Amino acid sequence: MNTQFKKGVLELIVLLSVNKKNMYGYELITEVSKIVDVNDGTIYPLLKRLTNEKYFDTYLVESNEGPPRRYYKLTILGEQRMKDLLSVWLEFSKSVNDFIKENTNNE
Amino acid sequence: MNTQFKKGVLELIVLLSVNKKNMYGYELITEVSKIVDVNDGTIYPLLKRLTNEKYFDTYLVESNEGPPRRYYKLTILGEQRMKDLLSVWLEFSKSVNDFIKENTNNE
DNA sequence: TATACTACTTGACATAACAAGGTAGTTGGT
DNA sequence: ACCAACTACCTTGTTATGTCAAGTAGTATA
Repeated sequence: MNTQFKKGVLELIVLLSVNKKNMYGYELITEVSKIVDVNDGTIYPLLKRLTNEKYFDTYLVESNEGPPRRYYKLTILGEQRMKDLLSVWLEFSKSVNDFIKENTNNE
Repeated sequence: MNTQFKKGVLELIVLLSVNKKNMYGYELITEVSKIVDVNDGTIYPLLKRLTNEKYFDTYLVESNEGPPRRYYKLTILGEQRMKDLLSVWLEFSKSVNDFIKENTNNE
């Protein structure tokens, strides 16, 4: 796994996950880990940043398995951010993959 | 264009380009710019790093349109690096794009 | 008591891209 | 002769994001 490739993409994955369903941090970490390796020390600061940037609202829910869970919910702004990031990613990865196709003689 | 998405990918694009054909810096910049926006202040340090890491050999060629051009040529090590990075990228972008498909109701 | 689940913070670190600046050779216009 | 534009190369400081390791703390269950 290449750390550099994740730059920016983790934000997109987190936004998409929370868009599908409100989630709490720990849940998100297991979710994101299915796609790419991540450290919890990466996700929590990211959630904080995204909340500061008004992409998330948060609320607490009591848990009977530990301390209360902080759920994240997309704001309108967050939805917009998600859509923007998504289209930029789609275009970017397509250009790169098209370039790869043109520049490799599939061996 | 999102700067973060480029992290690590520029290296792959540069390796693939030079693999196809030996190139000099300025040429590479126009080549890479066709796919993604780049700054020349990004490419030159990248070429230097890749040369230090033994992925490139270099040689100078006189030009009648300006100062001598420094050409870059892939080493065996560089070819290996290219293949490795390529397969990591392909796998990475596929996981992300699969995840996107599963998490968006194509609107 | 110990373990697992859950939530979060801090600080030192690595990496790569960007912006802005500099140097220098060649060509063509005035 | 001079200057602009284009070619070509390169460096420096700044910024963004992710990593790693360590620590705090609460609840439930075996």
